[in-house]
Amino acid sequence: LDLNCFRAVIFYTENICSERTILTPLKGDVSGFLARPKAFTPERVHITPVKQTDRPQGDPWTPTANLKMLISAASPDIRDREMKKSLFRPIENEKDATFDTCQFDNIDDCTADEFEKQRPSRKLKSLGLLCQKFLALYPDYPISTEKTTISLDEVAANLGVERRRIYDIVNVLESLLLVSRVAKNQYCWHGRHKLSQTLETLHNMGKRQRYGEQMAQIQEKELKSRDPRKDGCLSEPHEELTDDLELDRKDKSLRIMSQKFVMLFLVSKTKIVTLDVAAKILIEESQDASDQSKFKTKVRRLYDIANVLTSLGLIKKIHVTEERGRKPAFKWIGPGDFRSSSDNGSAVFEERLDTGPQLASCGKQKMARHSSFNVIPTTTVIQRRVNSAPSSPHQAKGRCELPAVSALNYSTAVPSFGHPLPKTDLLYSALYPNGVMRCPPTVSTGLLTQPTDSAPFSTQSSLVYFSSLPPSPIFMVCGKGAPQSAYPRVEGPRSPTYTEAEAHLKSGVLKRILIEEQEQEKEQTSKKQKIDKAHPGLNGLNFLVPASHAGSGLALSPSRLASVAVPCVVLPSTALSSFPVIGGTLPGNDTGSVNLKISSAHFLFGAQPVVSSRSPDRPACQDIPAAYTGNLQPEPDSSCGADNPKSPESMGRSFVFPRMHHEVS
DNA sequence: TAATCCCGCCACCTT
DNA sequence: AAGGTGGCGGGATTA
Repeated sequence: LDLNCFRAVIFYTENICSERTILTPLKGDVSGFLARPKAFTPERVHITPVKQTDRPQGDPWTPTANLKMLISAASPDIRDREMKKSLFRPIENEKDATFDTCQFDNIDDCTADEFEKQRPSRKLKSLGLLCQKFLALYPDYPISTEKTTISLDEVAANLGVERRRIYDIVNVLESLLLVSRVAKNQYCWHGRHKLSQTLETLHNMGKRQRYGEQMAQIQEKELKSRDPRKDGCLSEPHEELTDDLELDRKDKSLRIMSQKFVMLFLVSKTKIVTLDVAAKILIEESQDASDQSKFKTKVRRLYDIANVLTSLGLIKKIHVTEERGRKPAFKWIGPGDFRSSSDNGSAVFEERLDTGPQLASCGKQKMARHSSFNVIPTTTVIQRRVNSAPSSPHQAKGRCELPAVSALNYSTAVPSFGHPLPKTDLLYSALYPNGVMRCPPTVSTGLLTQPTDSAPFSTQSSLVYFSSLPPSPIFMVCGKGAPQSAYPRVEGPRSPTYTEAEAHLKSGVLKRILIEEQEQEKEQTSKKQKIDKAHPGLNGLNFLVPASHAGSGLALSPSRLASVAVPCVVLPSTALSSFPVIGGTLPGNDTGSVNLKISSAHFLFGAQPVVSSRSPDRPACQDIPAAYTGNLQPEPDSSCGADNPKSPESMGRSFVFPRMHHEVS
């Protein structure tokens, strides 16, 4: 926080001092932090020789010089936005800075001519180093309310590289949910808050794929037939897998490759993976093996990925000695001893505190949740899509490209806050049939936010609030009153996102998972029906709206809400008076309030603990001392239902909530 | 010579 | 059509 403040001050200072700096945004301009514009103008022998145009002359090289450039390059609104977020900051990677400085000092000592041939070391331009610089721009554990947007253009200019290179980095980071794409040219930085859960999920997925066995087989084969690349890349031992996976060419994506690569490490006993083994496995999955060039290409990509992972401190380069000599390999040095998983996939979460202070105690709840965690999410998204009726344009088509990525959105809840879930209250049983938390993530993902963007945060919060507050009241329950609504899901808008996710799902890794998920889905539906019968008062209860972190994750827009026909709102209970209900600022509304237009809303809110000793199977409505239950609309039930989408104008009342930030109401 | 991987072309996708 | 993405592999650099 302090650092951010500091940065903000710097930014401000620079901003007010740079009125003269009127620069044109230059594509590929390399006057980044590392360059010294003054000394090397057009020739700039250092840095990637991208096609660049002129660089403004005479700007003294200061740590913030390029900040000025970026500021002026940015459009006003971007500028404002970024100002708030303190995105622009100089690279602070000491090691790199030193390194680079040395380089440039050397340059200083030479004439430009001399140095012209002497191109900068390749290392200076390596993806790994670039990635380090990239990572240095953002905090590992950002404050969740502080949503940092990454502009690819800006960061590329910042780092003095072509955007193409940034894609390489971002794609891998995205595969681990460190970032997510929110819009064209725009990513959102999440940091490592969820890295552990992400890895855990990947671990489980890797187990499902039997990557461990595959690796063993390949290694075994290598021992027998000296040439690892020759003997059937279409190995027969994996038939069940291939059958199961319905291999699709989509596997080529760097993101998916990255995830799979990580899986290999996680399931490996030695935590060591050689590139050729990895490449082999990945090729096998795409069924186009036995092709030397394919192999080569695969390995190349793996190098790219490995570089990023190395920069992340997740793996390191090592060498393994085999009969045939030394062989390069990578060893996992990141968090995650996720072993102890049982066969059914429910793993004991053995995570330590190495993923951040929030991840204190997770305990059994997490286990309970975990078993489905790596199974459900993807399908949840898909299912929702299938079920969803609303179809308003989904503004930001945040791509939820990776099944795993979608899945991982679920990972945030408990661990980040470390409070066990109440197992026995009504909502628990309602929302988490089978003891599995499923609803909130879906809700926030599909309803209030962009799927891949803020979902993790909002998801997080809903669960947290629900489970952690000692006298944990139901602070916000929204319902549709529509019996047909997906339970306990909210009807999200159809979005290309889901289509993509679905496509990816079907395309390979998660097919089996999908099937399992669907089965669970049915199971849940029937459970839901039972609950609905027993508790008509809660019929139609769809979701729990996240209350905390609202400022960070929720992007509530009236039109969006309207488009999905959000029918109700739940007010905070007294006990929660100091917590935000729904925070965040509406686009274009910076007044500090959130407007929710409500129509025909079933709602319910309470001020008493909802945790009871009931079993989830016997949910008790009376355990929720709702302060009020009813319908916001004058004509009760007149327009409840998913089939009753309303325009914002026709929506009923408008509630204005005081803006509340993270902790302050 | 093998290992690495920069670099940017270019096809495909989005806007 | 223009711009955004990212697969891909030639060939240069390093080990």
